[in-house]
Amino acid sequence: MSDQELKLETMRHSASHVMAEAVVSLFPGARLGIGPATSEGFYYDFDLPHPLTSEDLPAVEAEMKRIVAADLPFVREEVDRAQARRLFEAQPYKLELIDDLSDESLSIYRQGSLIDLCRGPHLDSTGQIGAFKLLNIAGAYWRGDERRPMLQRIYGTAFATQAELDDYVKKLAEIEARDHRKLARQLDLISFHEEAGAGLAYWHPRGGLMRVLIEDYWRRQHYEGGYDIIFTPHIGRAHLWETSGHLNFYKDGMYSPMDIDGQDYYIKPMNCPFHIMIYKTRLRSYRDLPLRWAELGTVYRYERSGTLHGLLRVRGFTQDDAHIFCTPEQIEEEILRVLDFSLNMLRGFGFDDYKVELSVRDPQKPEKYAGSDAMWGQAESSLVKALTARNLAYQRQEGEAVFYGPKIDIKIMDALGRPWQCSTIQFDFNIPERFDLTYIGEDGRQQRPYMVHRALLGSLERFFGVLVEHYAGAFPVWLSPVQVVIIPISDRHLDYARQVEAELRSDGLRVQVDARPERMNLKIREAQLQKVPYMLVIGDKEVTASQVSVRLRSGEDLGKQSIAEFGAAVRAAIAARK
RNA sequence: GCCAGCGUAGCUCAGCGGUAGAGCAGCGGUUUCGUAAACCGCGGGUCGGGGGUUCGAUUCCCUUCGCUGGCUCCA
Repeated sequence: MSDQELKLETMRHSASHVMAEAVVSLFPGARLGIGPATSEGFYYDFDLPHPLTSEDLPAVEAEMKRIVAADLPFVREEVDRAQARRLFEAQPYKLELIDDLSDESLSIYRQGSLIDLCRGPHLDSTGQIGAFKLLNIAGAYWRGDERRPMLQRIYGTAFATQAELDDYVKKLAEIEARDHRKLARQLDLISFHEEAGAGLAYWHPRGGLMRVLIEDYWRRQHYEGGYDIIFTPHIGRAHLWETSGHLNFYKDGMYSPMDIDGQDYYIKPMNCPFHIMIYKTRLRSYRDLPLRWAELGTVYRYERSGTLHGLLRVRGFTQDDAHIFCTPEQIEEEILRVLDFSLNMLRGFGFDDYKVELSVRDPQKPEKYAGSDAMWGQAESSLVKALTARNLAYQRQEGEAVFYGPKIDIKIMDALGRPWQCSTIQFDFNIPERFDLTYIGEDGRQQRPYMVHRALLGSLERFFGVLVEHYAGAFPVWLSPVQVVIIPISDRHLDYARQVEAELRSDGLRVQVDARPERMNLKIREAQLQKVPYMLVIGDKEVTASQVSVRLRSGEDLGKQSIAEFGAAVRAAIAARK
């Protein structure tokens, strides 16, 4: 952490203490949870007799301003456990924290009327807190545990200067303006329906067209990348899910079974067991491997109602799934290949900035994991080698691997610098074992293949939501549902407009003529709001010159061009995936 | 699932005990117009669903569904 970051974090942490003092003075009897700084600001958790609403925030903020203006010093003291227990005797959550700390001497901070158990550091005094603002309130379980009491959390943020705070507030407004839930409605892409069920997305014609474009690109890339594309059913017998283990370790994510001829069938939450079925249709030789099988597989998972969020968290979604079956000797090359393939795919959609995480097992608890030490060792080293070979910075996360294998997660960074988890490349040491997958090796004996599970876009729904937010709805030309809107100034320009339309259509462009008896200004405005990349204004001058006037959605006026010239420019932009 | 808030016309929102309103959109006209909203008129809502309190509920209470912000979890 840089000095500057530490300073900011310290200030935010101090601000959270000031907020605690303000809340305690406004709501006597408040019990304090914890109040740390976060990457964006700070929060404090309270157990209050009174349920907080956003209407309480101005009063808290005003009280905080008073405390800041009073410039109260933050005073650090060291106390022993007994003293600490006495000081916080009315604060059960603090007592629990004290009991969990092993140190004999504990630090406390005082400022004004507040005493808090806290490691620090803090500012010298409340007056050093810069510009701050309370943002929202939310429920939060004590220590993140849903079996513990639900506390009330107030989120806020603070910056050294008012200008920085203003920028941050502006950024929040920008995030809101890009919200895919709002844009998906405005651009007529996607809807959800209360009467039809929560967390289930409906793709409208324009959204559907974009999805087709995404899928077509995806399929082409996969065939070029050495994958085969398969299709599997949506439901499978209980027996399958018992074998795969899903009925043991993933039951909470699965929907109740349906009865078909006296047998339980489950709708699939994952595609892997189905791909396995295909693998097992014949004896596989080492000569057949690697097999790379991809599927746009639609799965359904139970997600708790409170976690649903537009397209980013739904109950039914299509994964761009694939399973790679290979020999241990092939694994390094396969990992490198899938890593390159992923990054290339993401770049195709305009994502050039990534955050990579390598999740490995907890070395202390080898018994928690499926697969042998040797397999984990080889898997991990092949992942590391691939990352190193491509010079990718990554964060190693000890103990974050799933029980069945280590993995690489790639988070794409959007235009606002927010990370989104989409791609994941996971080893699976569990399923091949459970389904007794084999191939005949060079030695003529049965061997166990390695299996790698990977999704690049993650789910089409989430990826689409991320695309909307990344581009704020102004998609690259190749993805824009309507690429060109032709705007005749008056009815007498319609014939020529139709001619331009036909010509551009024959070039494969998605073109529409706005033939309504409306004014040009209105048509421009609406095309602009629909984020159409090109607007062609056609009046007397254009008809006479056999040209078109090109306006971009940026507002830029490119002036007059010939139809051929314009068509070529658009085709070039499409080819460059701009 | 849990805590808090919110569900009023297609959208954005006002009204909050006496039976519903605006702007935009839609529809019908008039206007044929040079780079982000022409003008006039009309229709449109069992005020999310169910139950209760009340002479009377969009307004108060309960319940249910959905949404929002979080917690938890993940593609």
